[in-house]
Amino acid sequence: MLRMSTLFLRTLREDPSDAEVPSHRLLVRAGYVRRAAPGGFTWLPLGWLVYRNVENIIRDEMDKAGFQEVHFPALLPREPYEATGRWTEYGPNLFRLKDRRDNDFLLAPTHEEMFTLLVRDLFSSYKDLPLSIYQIQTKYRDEARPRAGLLRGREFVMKDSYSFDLNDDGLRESYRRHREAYISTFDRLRLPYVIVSAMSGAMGGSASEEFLAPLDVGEDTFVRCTSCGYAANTEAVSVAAPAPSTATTPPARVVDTPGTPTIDSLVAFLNRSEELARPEGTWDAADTLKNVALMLVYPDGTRSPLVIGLPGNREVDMKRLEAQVGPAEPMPFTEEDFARFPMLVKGYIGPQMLGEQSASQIRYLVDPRVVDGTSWVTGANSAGAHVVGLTAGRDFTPDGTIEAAEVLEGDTCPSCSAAMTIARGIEIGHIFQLGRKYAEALDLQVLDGDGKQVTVTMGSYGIGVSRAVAVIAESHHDELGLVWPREVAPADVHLIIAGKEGGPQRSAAEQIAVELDNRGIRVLFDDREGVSPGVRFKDAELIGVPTIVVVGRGLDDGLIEVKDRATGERRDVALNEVVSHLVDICVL
RNA sequence: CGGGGUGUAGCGCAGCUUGGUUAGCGCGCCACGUUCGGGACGUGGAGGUCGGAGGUUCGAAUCCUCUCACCCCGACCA
Repeated sequence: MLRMSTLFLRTLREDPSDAEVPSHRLLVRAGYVRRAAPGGFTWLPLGWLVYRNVENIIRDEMDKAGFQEVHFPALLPREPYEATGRWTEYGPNLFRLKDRRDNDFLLAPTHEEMFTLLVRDLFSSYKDLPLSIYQIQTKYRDEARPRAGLLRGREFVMKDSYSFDLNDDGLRESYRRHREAYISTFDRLRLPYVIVSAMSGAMGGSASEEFLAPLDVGEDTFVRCTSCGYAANTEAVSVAAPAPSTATTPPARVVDTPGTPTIDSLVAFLNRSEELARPEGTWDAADTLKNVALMLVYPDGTRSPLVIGLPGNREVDMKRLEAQVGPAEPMPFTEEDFARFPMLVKGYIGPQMLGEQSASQIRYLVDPRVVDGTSWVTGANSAGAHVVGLTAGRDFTPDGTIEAAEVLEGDTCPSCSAAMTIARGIEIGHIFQLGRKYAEALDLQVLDGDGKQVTVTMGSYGIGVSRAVAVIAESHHDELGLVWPREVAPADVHLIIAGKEGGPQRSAAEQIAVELDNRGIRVLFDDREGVSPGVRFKDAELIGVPTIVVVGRGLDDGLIEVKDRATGERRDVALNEVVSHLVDICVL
């Protein structure tokens, strides 16, 4: 039983000024967490109870699925991460530090290397596989900008699992089992989620899906098809490319277009020009081919220019681009870059002189919509001039295509051609088929039945544990406070005394509290003295325990009020029945 | 990384423009009394390196420089 008279808790009457998102605001105000460092939080008793409930549900589902728990240090040496290339590829988000002897260490963001090495140390036969092991561990990422409280910290707790299989079929099966375990975990946690196709990003590997909680505060954007169920992170969306056209287009010609360095100004110019008027209607931004110059910066510091051609009505989506060019980081072209590559005329870049085979040798990739036979208005590589009718395949040949154009609401679904919708979400789980990247780099092999060495294939599977607490809060609250699902709530019953001090309410409440406690019901008992009923009600609503029990004026008639925090529904229950009534409610 | 904003008691804020008693208010906290079903009331208290460092000045919360932290926006278009 938790007695509020002695509980280490202080609720705040006002919102903390630095908290923006509801989960952060309410978790601080209701006394669950306190900020302790940039991107780091202290769990107070109530918060830690919720955290442990969440952790235990995750652990329970992992164990049920037959995965085994281990525990690694968070502080790790550089060498294994050097061997897989992640020491450099992970970039500035990796927490690096040195010990007193000047040796490099890191605070692990994930543990692929260590799990791989551990299995290599202990196992060497196909008979040992398949194997799935996991840990629940504090992870570190040196986020440029921690924000939104627990949702994106620099220190957070993650459950990460790794599967080890002899072949691709085994990997698919391990992946499927993790996917099932994640579904039952998130269902039990009462977390809303959408499973979307994802990019594997810095982890490497092939197939990968994310579990996204669809919330506006999320920092991921995903699309969903309105008809076929296709869902994908925008980073992973592949554009439905039209079929190449073989129709003959008019020859390309250069026209003077003074003062048209932007797509808007160009389109306006085209529509003012009588000479360029089109029988089929007005010019649109989608008729233009926009060429965006970017500088790719590789982890080793080398830089190489890249020009991306895409329909003028779309912007380059930097997140999508990063997912394509990683580990290189794309940077916008600076004035110095333009000075260094004088053939790129800012505002008038055209594909005629681009491509690795061209004089400029600048790599030129286009959006998949720019297929052979499509005709464009685009830059003429000279200030104040554009080319009309420049046709892909005939007048220019890009080095390839790239998925970097922004995805727009209503874009066609790549699997069924219906329209797609866009929403925001926050990643609560991610499952990957890693393949052999880590096993190869760290030489994890086993003997197969024929006595041959075979490289093991791996999967990796993560759940943000501390983030899950925040996401549950984010999706389970109202204007009065938190509304915990019972599975993760810090208590089942919040028991309030609402009567005259020294009246019969206190002893009745005391008795109910003890009986509930004896029946195994988790009770948060507001036994504070000298606290007005209003404060007790407000605190109960803020703290968000699912069932609120009020011992108050009804006691004279032998009645106790039982209130559901989520629905607000209240009913009076006879004093001698209230305990068994509550047991019925609370035992799931 | 860039732009903007904010740092004054546990929380929310005023004071700063125009330097000058002992730095204020509300909430919370402590004591006593009253009150007791919706963040009660009275009286009396405790609590501050004014984010930090340096400077200007007879004198700095206030002016200047640097720095740290937090919040928001942008990460970008040709």
